[in-house]
Amino acid sequence: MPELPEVETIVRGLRTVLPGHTFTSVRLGKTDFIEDPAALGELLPGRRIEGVERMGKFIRLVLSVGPVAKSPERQIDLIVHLGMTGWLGVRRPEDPVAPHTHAFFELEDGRELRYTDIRRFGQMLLLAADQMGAFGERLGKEPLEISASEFNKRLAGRHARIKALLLDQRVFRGLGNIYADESLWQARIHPARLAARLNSTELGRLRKAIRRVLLRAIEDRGSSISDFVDAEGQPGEYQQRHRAYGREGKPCFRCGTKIRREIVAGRSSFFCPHCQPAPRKLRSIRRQSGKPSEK
DNA sequence: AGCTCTTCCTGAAAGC
DNA sequence: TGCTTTCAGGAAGAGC
Repeated sequence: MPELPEVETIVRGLRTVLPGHTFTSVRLGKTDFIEDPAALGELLPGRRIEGVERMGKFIRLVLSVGPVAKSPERQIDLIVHLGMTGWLGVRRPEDPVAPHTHAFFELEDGRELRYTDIRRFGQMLLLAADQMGAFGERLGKEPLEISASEFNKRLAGRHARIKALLLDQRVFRGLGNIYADESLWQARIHPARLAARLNSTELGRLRKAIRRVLLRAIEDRGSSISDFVDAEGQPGEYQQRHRAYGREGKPCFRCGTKIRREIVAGRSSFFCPHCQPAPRKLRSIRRQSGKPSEK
């Protein structure tokens, strides 16, 4: 599932091949993940790709103004979210078309930008310049750019579980289930801890863990889970470094205790029950209800 | 405010 | 073996 490192990997790949090229036409398959499918064909042809940016898990293609048939003066960007199984990359027309490829954006040099998405949990939309501000404001800060004080401020007084807040794109943009779990393992914080109960040492550890995990994952070109491949079609390597995610029943790399999987914030959460002790309340609730503490 | 449940979708894995 | 059911999950919305 593409999270910040996977999206960054795709973006870096696209950045080497897209800028300077111009859309000539658009062909679409299924369109239920596209906000306004007709607008793509009307507004994209004739526009040049000026840049490729990442906003959290969103990919942003910054496009030129005119000369286009429709709305030449409007600056419009193409925004793509890869959802669970999305992929965006450039291919030649004669290259085999992967199943579930639903959008083809033809370029002036004959190549085409293709969007493939098995489950279609992705999103695609056009954003005019005057809508970008509002769009960005709905997202939290980039976790790689946030200062320690901003980080703490965003979590201070929040009585939600830290895992839920890490996944909430309005708090920080770009983290998903894998990197939330990896960061919490690294910081030795249980996913069900309430953010408001984390002390400043733990908050500091968490921010640094998130940075370390994301930077390392970007170096490794992401985690190849659910068939993730980069814009060139190459898998990432970071899944080999996972310390918590997907390791249920396997020994913790720090202490050897078996990694446990529980649902926290509605998501599968992997953690070490020894290194990441459960919050007190949770432990006592569990005792009262007579749930076995070990599987 | 925050939690849980549901919906979207497909393919892999588990169950029978 | 082969068919059927369950599950996974990013995000948003409903209801509590």
